[in-house]
Amino acid sequence: MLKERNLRMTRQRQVILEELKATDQHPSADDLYSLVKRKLPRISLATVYRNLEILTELGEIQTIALAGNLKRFDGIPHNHYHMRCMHCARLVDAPVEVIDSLERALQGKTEFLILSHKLEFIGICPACQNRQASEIQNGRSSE
Amino acid sequence: MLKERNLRMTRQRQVILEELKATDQHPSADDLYSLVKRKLPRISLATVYRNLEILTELGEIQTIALAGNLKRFDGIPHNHYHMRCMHCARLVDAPVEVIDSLERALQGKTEFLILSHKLEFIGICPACQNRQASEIQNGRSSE
DNA sequence: ATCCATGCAAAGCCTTTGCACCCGA
DNA sequence: TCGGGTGCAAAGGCTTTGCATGGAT
Repeated sequence: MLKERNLRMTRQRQVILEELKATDQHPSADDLYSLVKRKLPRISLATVYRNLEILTELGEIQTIALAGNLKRFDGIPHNHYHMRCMHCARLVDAPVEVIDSLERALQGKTEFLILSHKLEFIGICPACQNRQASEIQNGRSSE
Repeated sequence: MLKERNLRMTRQRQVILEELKATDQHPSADDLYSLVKRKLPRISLATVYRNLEILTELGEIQTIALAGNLKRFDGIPHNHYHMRCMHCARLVDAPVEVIDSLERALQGKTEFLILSHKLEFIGICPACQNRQASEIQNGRSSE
């Protein structure tokens, strides 16, 4: 897989991939930089970015660029859906299967050739729900 | 609507809103800056950004920040889906209704309180399909 | 008259790139 | 050895912010 493209498995590339596969936290490039730096203190952020791009091209990982500003990265390379907390921006996998029939709904209705789709649910995570609830209890209407 | 929030309807705000409502092209902030500048040559890009944010908060428009890098803006404030061309990044409205049942699929499966969802189809627009076809005809396998 | 909004420029944030050195195959 | 990969720093693209002035109500 690396060979075909004349790519090498460097220590940096390996650790980045391992860290990303080992978490379900969908870290940003900078988060990952911090994680990897614990094992490779001299790695640079540019290397993290370069490898995230290459690994995405190889299909080893997935780059997520939905509603948030920062890109997030996902060690699971196949399509799946996410849920994002509108308060704290936490991103987690959605516990539902991918619905291929969504793409069929467009058949015959568009000249576009549809190849895939991305679905993101927006809501409030458990922690932020609790925070809201206790704030209301304490008389603070919001904030 | 503006009054409640102590906001004023300036000429800039008005023209930005009009231009965005008048197009279905989902312009970026910079696209919109060019459009608006034809009517208000002295407007600044910062004003465009500030107003796009305010108009989004007011629910007059919609900010789209899915798979692409740049944000795009949409004069239609209610939820609807988009199709994005993976080659030229063109963004168009998808000719399907919003499927509320998608959110129900998560009921009982997550602690998240789901409030909305965003769905984006990825594919190849008619123009890029034609371009690809004629390139193959001309012997160029790609690019 | 008040104070929100603007224009301008500078700063910010995330990401990419140029370059010389390094190291995996 | 060879050419892809790295670290560093600088540049880049998009967006936000500080500040003095302008203008809507």
